[in-house]
Amino acid sequence: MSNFEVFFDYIQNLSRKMLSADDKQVFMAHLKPKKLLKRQYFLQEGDICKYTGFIVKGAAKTFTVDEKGNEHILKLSVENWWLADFESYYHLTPSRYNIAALEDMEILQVTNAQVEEFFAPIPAFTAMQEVIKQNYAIANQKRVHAAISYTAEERYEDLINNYPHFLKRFPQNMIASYLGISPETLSRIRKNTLK
Amino acid sequence: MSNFEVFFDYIQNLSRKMLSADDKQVFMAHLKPKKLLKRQYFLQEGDICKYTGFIVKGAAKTFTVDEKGNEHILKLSVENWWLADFESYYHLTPSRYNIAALEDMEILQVTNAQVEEFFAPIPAFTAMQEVIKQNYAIANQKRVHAAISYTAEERYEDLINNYPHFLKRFPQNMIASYLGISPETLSRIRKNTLK
DNA sequence: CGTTTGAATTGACATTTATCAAGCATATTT
DNA sequence: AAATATGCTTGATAAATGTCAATTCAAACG
Repeated sequence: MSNFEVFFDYIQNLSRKMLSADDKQVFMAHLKPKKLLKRQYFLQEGDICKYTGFIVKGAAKTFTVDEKGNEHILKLSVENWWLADFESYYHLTPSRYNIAALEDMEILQVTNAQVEEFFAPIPAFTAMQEVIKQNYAIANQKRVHAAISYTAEERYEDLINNYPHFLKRFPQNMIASYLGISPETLSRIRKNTLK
Repeated sequence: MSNFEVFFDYIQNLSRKMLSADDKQVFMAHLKPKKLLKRQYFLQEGDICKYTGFIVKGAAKTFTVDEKGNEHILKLSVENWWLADFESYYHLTPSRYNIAALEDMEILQVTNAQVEEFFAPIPAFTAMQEVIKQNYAIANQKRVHAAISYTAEERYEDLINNYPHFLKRFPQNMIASYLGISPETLSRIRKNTLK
């Protein structure tokens, strides 16, 4: 399956509106296939996120580095998600976050100006956009709830239930950062829950 | 200014599309003015959130109660926001949260079925909906970032900067719950930062 | 094939935050 | 006005989590 076929499938899964052959041409004309190497940056803190990229293959982290040099992973993104800092992308403000590839990646990249001009008129696309905004809002709401209500151990169990594939795919120290705890604490939690 | 005028102002602030006189009639026909007394529940954990309400006056909390009886406040909602659990409202699944009035409230209430049937065709309304989903997603993203990266004290300072009016309006123990810390810890943080 | 690098684990200890209990002030109810 | 509930503060202590350092292990690399 080609990159674009993956994308068309994705969009049809999230939206009831059908994509016409013309619509597909529009996407193929403006979505630019791009490769990112492991460790390559998609976005640097302070820059405006002018591009968004549909992830066909690979994974990335959205993160900050604090004054002590510690990394905090806000988001882990995998196939069939979008690579972007929504805040910067929609508000056109400098981003607080970095985005970097964790594996070699293939994405379909487009600028927000192109989206507005060429994709906005496509009903299936706007419907998809609404769904992803909605789902992202809900996912973050759940994560806020977990953060203010759960212990570190409960948040880890939550992750096991909701994103089990993350555990197989990403090293433990990244999972710890994503959960907002130190790698040592996560290691000890795992040791305890084995029993 | 009448309840509806407040609402029309709100919608025109968030959307470029103009509301016609007919549009306004549609809203007035289906948005039902309702009063909630302080402590009254708008939504109970386990119920499906079939209604949403535009807050004309008053404030509410969205919260859970854990097995120890501790309350965790996920969200504090005030004028010109919507009263609802988005997750339950959009997915039609039982809600994990309770929503209760913190003050006597006036809201404009509507069912999601009515929204779909009568409001969805109004461009200014759908544009507004996109904006609020987007803003809610971004606000929650920021809160997740704060939760995983900041200490309790830093989260409190963050709140002072971003929602100073919350501090005047809500008691300190609710603020603490919203920040995910105990009331005693917040009291001590305030004592220390006075210096 | 050996070397190097990064991740995970473990122990000792420090720090942050929670918990429990008491006292005080203030608001609310009757 | 008295009685009651509620919120805030403070101290003593406990529990959770972080930090630092050392070690092991395995993957990655030349």
